[in-house]
Parts: sequence; C-alpha cells; structure tokens
Amino acid sequence: MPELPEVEVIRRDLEKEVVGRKVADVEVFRMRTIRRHPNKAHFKNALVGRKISSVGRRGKYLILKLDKGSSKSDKASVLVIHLGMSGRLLREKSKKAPTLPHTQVVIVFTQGGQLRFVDPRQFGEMFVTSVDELDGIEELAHLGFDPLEDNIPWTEFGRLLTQRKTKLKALLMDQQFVSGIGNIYSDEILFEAGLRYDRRSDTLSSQEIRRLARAMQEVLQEAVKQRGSTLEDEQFVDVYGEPGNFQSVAQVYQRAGQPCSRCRTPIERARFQGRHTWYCPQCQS
DNA sequence: GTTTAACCCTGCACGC
DNA sequence: TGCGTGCAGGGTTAAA
Repeated sequence: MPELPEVEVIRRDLEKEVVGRKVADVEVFRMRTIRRHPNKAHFKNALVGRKISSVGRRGKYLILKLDKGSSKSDKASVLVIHLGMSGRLLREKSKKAPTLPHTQVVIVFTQGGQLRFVDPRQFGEMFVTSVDELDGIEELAHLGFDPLEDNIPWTEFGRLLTQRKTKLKALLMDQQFVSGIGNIYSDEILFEAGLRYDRRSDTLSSQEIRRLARAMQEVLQEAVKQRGSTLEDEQFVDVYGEPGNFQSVAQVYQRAGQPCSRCRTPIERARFQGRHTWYCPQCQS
C-alpha cells in the first residue's frame, strides 16, 4: 500500500518524467477512477492541451499543476491523484508497450511517451479541479501536518498528542492528525520509538514524545531513501516499474515470530481496529 | 470525542 | 479439476 514514502518516490520520479510535458490525449477505461467527473469527456477536456508545470504532494495525494489552457477563460488547474491501495503510475516511452490488466487511465503527451494509471482494486482516483477549488476538497483541506515537509517542533507535536485520548497507532494513521502514515510505517515508527500500538496518546512523557517525533522523521526519511516498501502481497513499484527496498530493513512489519533486532524476543502480531499490527512485546511499552 | 463497522474491489485460499 | 464462498487488505466515512 502506497504511504507517504512511496508517494514521495513517485512524486520525485514524475518531476523528472512529466514536468514540461503537454497532454495530447487521454484514454479512460473505467469511470470508477474518475468518479468525481460526470463523464469521460469532462475529465479528458480538462486535461488535453494543458502542460504539467510542477508535481507536489499533500499526504498521500499527488498534485500535478497544469498551466492555463489556450482559451482566456481557462483557469489554472491541478490533476489530483490518490493511489488508493493498489494504484501504480507507470511511464511508458512507447505507445506500443502492452497494456497491463487493470489499466484505468492513459495520459498521452505531445512530446511522446505516456503516463499510465494501473489499479486492480480501483480504490485509487484521479480528478481535475481548479486551483481555487482545491482547498474546498474536504479530504485535502482536513489533512493533518506533513511529517517530512512541515518541521513542527516536538513541543507542538506533544501538545497535539496530549490533546487527544486515543491509541497511538490509530492517531498515527489518522490522516486528519498527521498525513501520509499507514499500517506499515505506523508499526515501524512505534517500534523505533519503543511505544506500543495501544498506548494512549495523553500518557506520554516528554522524553517519549521526543522519541516518537524523532522516530517519525527517521523512519520516513529512511523509507524514501530505500524508495519505499514492496511487500509480497502488495507490489508497489516506482514509475519505472522498479520495486522499493524498505521491506528488507523493516524491523517488525510482517515479521511475526522472528527475533526482535534489539532484544531477541519474538515479534508478535495482534489485531487492532480490524487490521494487523506487529510489535515487540519487550521493547515497546 | 473516540471506537467500531461497513464499504469500495479483486485475487486467492479453502472446502466441497 | 472445477466451482462457489469467504475473506484480506487500507483509507474513508457513517454509525454507535
């Protein structure tokens, strides 16, 4: 599942591959991916003729800025992309490259090359909106701080934590509290910080708050450096189709029964809010 | 305010 | 072997 590090890897790849390119054509295979648009033509018309001027990220959302079209009435707009659970963005140099199963949208550039959105489970989505209306999109407007971009002081982080009375894993995965963290990285961050998934957020000492703030930065930065996590059952790849490597340095995620790297106690798996969580029963409290 | 459950969809494991 | 059923998986939202 793409979380902040995977989305950031894609963002950096797209910066190299699509900025400056102009959209020549758009093919939509299923409506579900562009469900915020009334029909395929509406989505296509919003993109054709526009040039991509930059690629940004908000939490797990990619924001591709589009320059103004040729008509005077055209407003500056953005293409917003969420990869959902299984979405992939792939750059294809040739239009002759075979179309993978579950390809939902293909964007063709005037300079040649294509960007393809492949999403088997169809939880991902794409939509075009004007820059003015972007802040009115609820999912984006309600996003919490970005753990890598917004360098919030640990004291402020502590204030936010103690304002809430909820279990740490739930809070880390709450996009309205902090944006971009999902199941993999919440487990890894909590291990790094020595805190249990079900520890209440308002019971942390200042030392523990600092440890958690530091773990969040370190784990996410390392994951970006490793170009994300590609697990057996997930299959994240970058825009060149290459897998990430963070899974090989992960300490607890999907490692039940294996000895903890710090204390050799076997890693345990528990069920938390309908999902699995992995932790060291000795090192995390 | 916090927790739980359901939904979205596909692929896969399992049992008959 | 082939088919049908049930469920995992993450994010979001509605309901409890």
